[in-house]
Amino acid sequence: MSLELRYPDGKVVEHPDGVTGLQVAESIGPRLAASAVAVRLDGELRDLGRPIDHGGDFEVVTLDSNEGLDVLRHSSAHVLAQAVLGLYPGSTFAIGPAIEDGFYYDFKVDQPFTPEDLEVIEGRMREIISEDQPFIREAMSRDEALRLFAAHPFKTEIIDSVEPSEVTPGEDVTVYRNLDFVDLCRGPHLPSTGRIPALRLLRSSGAYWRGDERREQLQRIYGTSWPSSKELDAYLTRLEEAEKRDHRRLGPDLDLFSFPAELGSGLVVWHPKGGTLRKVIEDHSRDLHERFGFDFVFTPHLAKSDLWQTSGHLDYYAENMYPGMELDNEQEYRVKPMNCPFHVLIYKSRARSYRDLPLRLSELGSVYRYELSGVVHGLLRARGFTQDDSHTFCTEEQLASELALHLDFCLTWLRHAGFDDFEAELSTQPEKSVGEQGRWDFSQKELASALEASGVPYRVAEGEGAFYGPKIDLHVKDAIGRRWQLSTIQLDFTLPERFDLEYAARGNVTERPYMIHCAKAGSLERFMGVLIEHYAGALPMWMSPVQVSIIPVADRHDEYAHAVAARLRDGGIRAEVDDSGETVGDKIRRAMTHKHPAVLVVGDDDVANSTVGLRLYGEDRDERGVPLIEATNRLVEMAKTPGS
RNA sequence: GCCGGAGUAGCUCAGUGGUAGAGCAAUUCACUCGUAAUGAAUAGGCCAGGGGUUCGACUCCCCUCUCCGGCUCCA
Repeated sequence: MSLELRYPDGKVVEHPDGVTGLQVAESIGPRLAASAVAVRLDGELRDLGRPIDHGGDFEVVTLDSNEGLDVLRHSSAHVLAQAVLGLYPGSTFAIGPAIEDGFYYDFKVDQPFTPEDLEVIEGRMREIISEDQPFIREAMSRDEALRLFAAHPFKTEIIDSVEPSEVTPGEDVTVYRNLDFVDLCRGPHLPSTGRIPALRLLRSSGAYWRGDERREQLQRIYGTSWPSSKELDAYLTRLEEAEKRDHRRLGPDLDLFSFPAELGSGLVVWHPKGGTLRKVIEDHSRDLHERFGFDFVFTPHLAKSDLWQTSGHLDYYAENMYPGMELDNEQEYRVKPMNCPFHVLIYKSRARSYRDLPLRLSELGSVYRYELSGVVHGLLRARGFTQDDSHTFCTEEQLASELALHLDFCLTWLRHAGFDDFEAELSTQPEKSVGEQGRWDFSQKELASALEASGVPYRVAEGEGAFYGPKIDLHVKDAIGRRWQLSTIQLDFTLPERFDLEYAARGNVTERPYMIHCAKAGSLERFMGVLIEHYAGALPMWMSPVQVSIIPVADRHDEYAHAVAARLRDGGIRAEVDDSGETVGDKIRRAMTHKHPAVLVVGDDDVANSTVGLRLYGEDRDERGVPLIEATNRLVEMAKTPGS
């Protein structure tokens, strides 16, 4: 008996029946066999050592691929569970999948793990790896599996949910054994534990069983494993790099903002430097809003509870709102978590006709949301923040062009901020939703065409829209490859109904407008947090709080230094003189650690010749004797706002 | 909110029941200097806050606040 395997290059090769994946890989090439972790046969991932029982499309999966890494990490998770169950008698285990860059396993143990525990567990894992225990696959019936895992309730809960196999009776589930350890698992796995080249446990934390906060909280251990110790080290270095650009560290270092404990969690104050950054961002936001045809409105920070009742926020969003303020003989007031109802009321302030539309209302609106204490995270998740919020009201005929305009606006905004790698997500109607079906269908079609026309790659998140409307989220990739969701364009079918918004269409027919929520930056705080991390604090010159710092060599040059600063300020440059009296080297160092984009050093020669010494951030050299006029012109050019 | 960890000078951190420490930053003085740290001196503390145990608490216990890592949440 023989079977035919078709390789990825199209070649068809005959192999004897019962040959293993590893043997096939060896026949293709020893290097391939060495890095092989599994094979794919007709789309199904299988263990290397498992005999091949039918012909078909065949591919060797290696550690170079994401699938290969998953196999490695999943096998690492088994070793983790094996170590923990061995070290902690009476403990039980739940699930342990591969995740991005690593793996985890959830356990129920008497005591939460300490960092010292993790060291011991990792040590035991290394022993298991050096013992090179083979992973052995075994198929069995549900009943057998239930008996095998009788002592492990989380496992039996999973087995209970498995449908009995009709194709291969008696083989409902598979388990993998290595030595005395056995885990319920679909596989595939590495041939043996010795094929885990590099591994590290990272941390432990609490995690709910099945992600449900009403259910038992388990102890999760996170780890990472890689094809080589070099790659493990590179990964750990990457984590350190990410830590270095953490905006919560850079913000105070660069004197941009702080979170005084006296204010409460998630409430930020902007210092002068951060205030300048924020002003620049706000100015640019207003400028672009104006250019894209938006009108400006201003609304208060609180409103009577009735408003939030009408808008539906008290029904659907109350747990994220600060509690009401009671006053004698007055209705309760609530601080706003969103700006929409206010803008809706501006729409409603008079009768509208189709001639008023589209009506684009925008506001840098500060909102307050009661985020759970455990989720507050610097500027990225605060309790008080300002949205560059807008609400556009338009007719059905205008929807397509409005969506195109909003998308263009968001992309322009993000490009100006220095992002050029975008990915969009189109979230469609969820199971539970409100609003006319016709509006859903029409809007989703128009959102998709707007995306198509923009050329931005996108994926459809089926059923992940809000209950009140579909949306587009724009994600950017930052300098170290992390994705951030920033802009959002969101249809709303519920607020126009709740507030009974209307306009007189041609022929004096009453129609309900379409409503588009849009935030280009999202929240300004979060946006600035992302910018700080993206640029690692070295902001582009146009947004840098200090654009040029001027360093007199000795204090007899102070006067000239201030004259240079005045000259630059005339050109619109934010310039600062460091006349602290320190040495030149020290002042240069300070300017660099504060990430000032440009430094001008002025000494005797410069005073005599009206020149400056120019040094730019990130460049290790300096340029001497640049005529002041030339330097000014160059700096003014470099500091120009994008799009200006 | 839940599980765990942490909070000592502006910052980074030592300090395991017996008088509170270092480096950087700050201030003062000297130095007047050409591209990433000149030197010396000085000052700086309710050891997050409150309660308890103890002859005695930064240290042990309880509560609160804040932060960190996750989970959950983000209509």
